[in-house]
Amino acid sequence: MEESKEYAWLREIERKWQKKWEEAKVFETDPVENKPKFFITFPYPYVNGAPHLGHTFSSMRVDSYARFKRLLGFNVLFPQGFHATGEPILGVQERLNKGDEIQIKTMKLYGATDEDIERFKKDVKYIVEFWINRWINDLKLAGFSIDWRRTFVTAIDDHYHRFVTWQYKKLKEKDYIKQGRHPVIWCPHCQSPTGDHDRLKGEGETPVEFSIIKFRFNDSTVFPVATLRPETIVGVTNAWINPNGKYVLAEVDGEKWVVSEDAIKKLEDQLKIVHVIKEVDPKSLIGKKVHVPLIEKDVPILPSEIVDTDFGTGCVMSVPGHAPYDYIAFIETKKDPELSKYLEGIEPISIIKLDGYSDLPAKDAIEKYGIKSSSEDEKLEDATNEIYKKEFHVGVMKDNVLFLAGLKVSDAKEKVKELLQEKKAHDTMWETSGVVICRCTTKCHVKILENQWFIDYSNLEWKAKVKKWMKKMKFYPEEIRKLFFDTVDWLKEKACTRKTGLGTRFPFDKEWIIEPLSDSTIYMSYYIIQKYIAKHGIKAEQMTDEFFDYVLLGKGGVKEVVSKTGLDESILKEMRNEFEYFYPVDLRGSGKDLVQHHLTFFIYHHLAIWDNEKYWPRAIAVNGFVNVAGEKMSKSKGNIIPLRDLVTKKFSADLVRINIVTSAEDLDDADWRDENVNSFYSRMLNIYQITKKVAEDVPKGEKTKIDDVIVNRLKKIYHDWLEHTEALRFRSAAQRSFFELYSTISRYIEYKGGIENANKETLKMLIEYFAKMNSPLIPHFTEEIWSMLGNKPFVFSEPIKNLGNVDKKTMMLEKMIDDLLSDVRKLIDLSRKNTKIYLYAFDDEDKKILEEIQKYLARTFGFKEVKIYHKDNKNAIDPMNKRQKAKKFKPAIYLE
RNA sequence: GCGGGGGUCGCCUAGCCUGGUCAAUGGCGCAGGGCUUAGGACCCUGUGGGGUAGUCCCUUCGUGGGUUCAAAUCCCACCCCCCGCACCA
Repeated sequence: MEESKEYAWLREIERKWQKKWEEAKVFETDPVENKPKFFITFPYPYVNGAPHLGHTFSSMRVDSYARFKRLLGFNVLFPQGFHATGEPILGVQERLNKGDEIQIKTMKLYGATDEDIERFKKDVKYIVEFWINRWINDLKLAGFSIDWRRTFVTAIDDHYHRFVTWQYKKLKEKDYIKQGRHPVIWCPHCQSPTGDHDRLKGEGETPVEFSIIKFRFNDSTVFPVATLRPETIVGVTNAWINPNGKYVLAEVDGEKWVVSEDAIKKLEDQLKIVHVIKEVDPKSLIGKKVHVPLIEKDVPILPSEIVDTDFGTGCVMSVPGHAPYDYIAFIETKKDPELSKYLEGIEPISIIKLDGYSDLPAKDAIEKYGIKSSSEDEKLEDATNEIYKKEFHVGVMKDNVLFLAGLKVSDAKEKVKELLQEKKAHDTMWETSGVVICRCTTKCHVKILENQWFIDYSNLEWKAKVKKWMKKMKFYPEEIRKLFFDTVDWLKEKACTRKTGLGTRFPFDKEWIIEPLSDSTIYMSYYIIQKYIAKHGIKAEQMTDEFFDYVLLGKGGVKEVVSKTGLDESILKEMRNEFEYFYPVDLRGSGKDLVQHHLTFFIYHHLAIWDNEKYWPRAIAVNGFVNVAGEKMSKSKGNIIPLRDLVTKKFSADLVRINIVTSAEDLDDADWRDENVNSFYSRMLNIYQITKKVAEDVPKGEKTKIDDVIVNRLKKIYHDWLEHTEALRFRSAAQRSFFELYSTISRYIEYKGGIENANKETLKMLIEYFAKMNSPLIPHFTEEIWSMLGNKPFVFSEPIKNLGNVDKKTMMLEKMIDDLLSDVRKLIDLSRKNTKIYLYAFDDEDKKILEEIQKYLARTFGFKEVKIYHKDNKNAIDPMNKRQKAKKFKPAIYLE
């Protein structure tokens, strides 16, 4: 990336202030008695790369808010840890070892050298440490106000393992940990669940439970048909098998089943006991009859290519009236000279009434989509989808089946399952909702994991408690609150362990590792502890359960903990006090993608571990994603920009901060555009110049009424800024504190007729407020101008002063000037006269302020003469008799 | 399918909850003008159409209806876009 000379001076300023902050340790926050605290956090990032624009938006919002709270006088704690739990780091290593070009390129983009990459291949810890160092460095360069004494990493740290272990023991005590079965999408080659990110194909596909209906041969051997639509059993005309597939006879849970060979391993993975007895030639099944339960009739088995042996059992029931696939296969069979005999006298059966369709919706769909053959897979899929959805939602069972007559299809489905179960003719099987291919190119199927461990988020008491608390919490923006409630509503048991990846061993079953989302719910409390681990070299072994009980819960006597851990009593007490001081978390901010899991778990777990609401989270702020020039960020588009390059080469920290943070608010996605940087930069440059002049004592003017008007405007800006920033609406806030204040300063100087005629005190005040209000977004630059004006560092050291209320009357004076200017402009345009202007003021007050902008008017519009009269002045020049039209705040105008 | 968020004057965006002060905020872009010093990045003006010595009229806020003296804002229907749906950071 090219280094820009233009912004070099800003970068210099930034390095300077970063150094001063660090030397003064201003962001190292400890308890201060009687000073209100604010504990703010950003979810720790996963460290398999360096920070880029995507991370930047959320985290800079959090940093800006931390700085804002400091400005209001809070003792702000903003710590930052890092996350290494889970699979991706191992995945990176594996790909590097395989020589994956894209992975190598990504690592290099972020600044890893060939040497580093060689070490990555061998040393996981090095990968983690390398990227953590990089993160810390980059965040410092971007001006983050973080207390770095408290940083830590998960998964590879024994201290943290202890913490997680303790937490899980607590959860288990409270009965929030359960064990059970769970279907997952499984790669038979990798022997592990295949998550969305590990898929070559099939992102978003999930396990779906199918019904198996047990049709039977004479000898009661089962012909198990798999279906999502058991209710259509009443419209069965025949069954299908694939004549070219491999089928077997097998013993399944003690019964004899005929199924496709492909189905065997799935059934096994779904906890069925399966023994294959022998192969079965599918052709030998053709024409054989099977008995259909419930409707108690025999139907023939027929061959068709529509059957996929690798889907379900490879045995399908045929409902030509309501399933497009079946309909087309049915027609083809009827036309087949060899096979048609089996369907003699058999026609599609109409069983569901569907408005807007004939008796046979499947037939309608076939015609609508112009399907000519059973090989037109894509069209058949669409047709099936259409019919399935419509029938499910609005279809009603017809009267020809007594036990279902009049039922909605969705109800009939449940009813049929029940009835089949009574007859022991029902079973279930899981399939993927669509084809899923693992990264290793193996096709995946559904496996039911046994002895899986869960966090029981479905626990009703827990849910109710969470919801009750969420009513009291603050959410930014408010709209997101609903999503949190919905999330709690649909949360079920969540699998909290995995067999692979980095992480903490599950304390009750060491074969399992606690998965990443589950080890990250209450770690904000760990920031308190980490400071002491770093400072006093506390060993992992000393961090016993009693230790955590005491420090975090205030349980147990300190003497007892001293004897168990060997730690100093004073240190323990200090930790406990510090926890008491800083907890709860006052604000947690992140992207909206985390709402449905992490942020909700964060609430759940705090309520589970701490009994007192005193320690429960107070507020959550959520924001959108980041686009670059209107496009989604992605590796393939090559628009992932490392933060460091933007900050140290292309622009500067402040420019990046203000440009990204103000680019969107609420739930909107941010859009990074290079060209917008300039609208900030040009104004900063000018403020800098003005500040220099003020520092050099250039302004010599008196304070006049205009000064009041301008300061009154500042008050308005201040109040708006405060309100918007408080709610993390940085865009709206900056519109006031940055753009509007800038133009106010600009206007002030214009009215005064140049900077030397401005009043120094007013100008200084305007710039100081500019510095304070914008310091959350552009901390370095504002620090610079703040100190240029002779103020002591730092800009946030002294709380910002409330400016008092806006004066309505003064406001009207301002409006009067604005209106006057626009009226004059209009009149000049219309009359084409701009030699002389005569203004007739309503009263002395109006007259006075008009006199103040007299020169400004002459300069701006090029008048040779500007006369201002009181409206009652009988000697006034007034050829058009305008002066009687003057109103309060609305002088009359005459042009020549 | 379930759930959430949206569609505003070239682009991005404010307004909508609490109807009128809304031809509708700010930025970007574009056009015109200014500058003996805040100086190449600044300032001002314009940016739906029309009219007039100033606060006027017409047509606009996804589409189609409705409520109302009055709707970008409230109600109904429809169309379209984005996001999440879990063992994954």
